[in-house]
Formats: sequence, C-alpha cells, structure tokens
Amino acid sequence: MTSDQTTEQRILEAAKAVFFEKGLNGARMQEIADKAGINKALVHYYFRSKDKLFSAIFEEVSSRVFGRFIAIFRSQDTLEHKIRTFCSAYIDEGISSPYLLSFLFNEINRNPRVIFQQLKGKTNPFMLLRDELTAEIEKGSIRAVNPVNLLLNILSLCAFPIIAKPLLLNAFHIGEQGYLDLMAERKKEVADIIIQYINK
Amino acid sequence: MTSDQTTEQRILEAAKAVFFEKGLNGARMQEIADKAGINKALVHYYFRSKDKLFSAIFEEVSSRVFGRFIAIFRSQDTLEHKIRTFCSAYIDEGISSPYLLSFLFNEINRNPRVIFQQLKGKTNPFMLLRDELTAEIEKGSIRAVNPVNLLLNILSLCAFPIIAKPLLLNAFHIGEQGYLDLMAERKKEVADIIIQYINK
DNA sequence: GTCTATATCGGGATAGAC
DNA sequence: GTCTATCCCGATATAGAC
Repeated sequence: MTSDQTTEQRILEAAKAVFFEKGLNGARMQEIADKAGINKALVHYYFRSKDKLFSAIFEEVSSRVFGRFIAIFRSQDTLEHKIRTFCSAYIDEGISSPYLLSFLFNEINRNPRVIFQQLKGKTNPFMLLRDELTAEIEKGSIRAVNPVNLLLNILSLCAFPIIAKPLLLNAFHIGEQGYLDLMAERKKEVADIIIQYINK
Repeated sequence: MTSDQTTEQRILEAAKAVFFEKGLNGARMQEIADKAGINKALVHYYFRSKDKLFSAIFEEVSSRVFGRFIAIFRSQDTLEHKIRTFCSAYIDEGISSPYLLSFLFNEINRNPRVIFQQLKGKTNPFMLLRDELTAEIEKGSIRAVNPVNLLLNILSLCAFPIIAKPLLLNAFHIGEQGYLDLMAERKKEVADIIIQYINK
C-alpha cells in the first residue's frame, strides 16, 4: 500500500491478494481496483483482461515458489541436512503466505491444461528434485526407496498442514497461536520422520 | 443418468459433478440443468437458489466423508491395524472420487465461517480421532507423540497426493496408470512410515 | 412438476474526456 | 495515465402458461 510504488506494482499487489483469497472465478476487478486505490478502467488499461492479469500473477508466484525449493536440494550438504532445511523453509514460507499454496493447487486442479501450457518450457523442479534424490540413492547414502514417493512424502507432510489451515483451526479449536506452535513443532518432527524412514 | 431416479436426485447428482469440477463460483446452473436433463427453472423450483443447492451438496458430502473415517478408528483392532486400514481406505476413496477432496478443501478455505457454521452441532470427527489416539498413547501402545501431529501426519500423507493429482500427472509426466501404481505403492508405504514413527 | 419467456443485475470490458 | 460513463453479455432468479 506504500504509494511510492508504480501503479502497475500496486495493481499486481492488490490482484495477488484478491486472487489468493477468492480464486480466479471469485475475484472481482472492482475489488482489485479498490484495493489498489485506483479505478477499474485503469486495471484494464494495464492488463487488458482479467485472464491476462491472472496469468501474470500465476506466472510470478509459481516460478518463485518452484524456484525456492530447488535451491536447497542443489547445495553440497548432506541429504539429511537438505531435508531438514527444506522442511523448515517450506513450513515457514507457508506460515507467512497462508493463501499461496491453496491458491496454486486450486487453480491447477481447476484448469490443469491451461496452467501447464503456461509453465511449458520452464525447468521442471519436480524432475530435478526426483533426480537429486535418485542420485542420493545410487550414492548409497539412503535406503533404496521410490524417489517419487519420497519426494511426495516430504511435500505432503509440509504442504498439507498449510493448505488445511482453516480446517485445523476450526476442527481442533486451536487459535492462531496454537496453529503456530503446532507448525513450529512440525518443522523438526516432519524431518525426523523422513530421516528415520530413509535410514538404512 | 439412469432416469429411474426422482428429479431431485438427478439434480443433486448433476450438481455434485459440476460443483466438484468447477467449484461454487465456477459452476453454472445451466450446466447443472443440462447434465440433469431438465430445465434451468426446475432447478430453482427444487432448491430455490444456487447457494441452497450448494449447501445441500456440501452437507451431504462432508458428513459422508467425515463419517467414513471415524468408523475405522472405533474398532477394537490394534492401532497398527487401524492405521493400515485407514490409509488403504482413504487412498482408495480418493482414487475413486478424485475431485471430492479438492472440492472440500477449496470451499473450506474460501469460506470457513459459512462452512463451519453449517457443520455446527454435528459431531466433530477430528476431536474423536484425536481422543482415540490420545487414549492409545495413555494405554502405552505407542510412543508419546503429539496426537494432533500424529493425526495430521496420517492425513497429510493420505490426502495430499489425492489433492495434488493433476500436479503429479503433469510434473512427473506419469499417466493415469502410473498414478494408480504410485498410489497402490503408497497404501503400504504410508502406513509403514507412520507405524515406524510411533513404535517405541 | 415442467416448460418458455423474461426480468434483473452484476461484472468485464470499452469509449472518450481530461 | 487516469478518470467517468456506458455498453453488453452472461447468469441467477422469477412469472406464468401448460
């Protein structure tokens, strides 16, 4: 909301907030304009259509998210250290941007073809991570598990509690602080589970 | 589509399919009517409004899903057996109704207050499961872990791969069969991970 | 109960002044 | 670049005949 940004940046920021909360179909151009402190017509002036604005957002968000979690697995640390770092970073990220993951998954489910068309040509982080894990297994540093399943386990344990936050808050009657405590505990616990599972 | 159902049943069935695929905001009354083989006005005749139709669907689906997974934990089997049965049943359920979980989580995230208002008064399956696990811990049958986190781990490992199905298909370039194979493998693997983690 | 026709409105998009 | 006014379509919902 600091108004020393360009109008375009203000629109992007506002649009991100609204799309995250309401999704593509639920979002209103009027609400985005209001939040950016400008007129509805101006949003169209900058981004032509709602779909194009959405694509711009999705593009930025997805590449940032996917890019983030590649870096960690590329380091020269031990696999155990990589996994611990990854879990901790992933959960922290999810806490500070609670809507982001829900948004990503929902839009991917809603419209996989369009989304993956847009992602075409970009480097595929999942393939990279799978290959990193495969290499570790060949190196003999861990048990010979299915690397896809291993990656999927890590992602599941980290991502699900972020996506399911509203459910957890309501179903367990825990407040915001209770949720944060739970997540803090999980950073270590999740890594422990994975490590224990892949140890020979 | 068997037309020996009542009109109301046909509408509910059609609406379920459309809401699952498109979500509340994306669904169109016209599409629901078409799929039910009737007229748009007739949908309103039976359910007054789109919101009321949606509530009817959500009500039915959520109570069925939540109800399902309580039963397993109430049996007199060993905890290990309960967990294995649960994982297997949960994943099977997710395979046969791929949209269901995404739908539930998306709508809960979109509108937690309304949803949980609607669920008020119903028995809370999460509290029940948490209490079952707490009892097991006190009985000494497993390590003293945080029961909420334990439950969350089970749910994460089972639910996430269902929700993320379109992502997995595209990101790993596996086909429908590859996905099924992966899930089959996971039924045992997920339970193994949990069992190993809670063993003293 | 089921249909056709229509009212009504919200929201994306554009025209055009400044 | 930014605004106001307006177009126009699509979608929910209702009226009313059968």
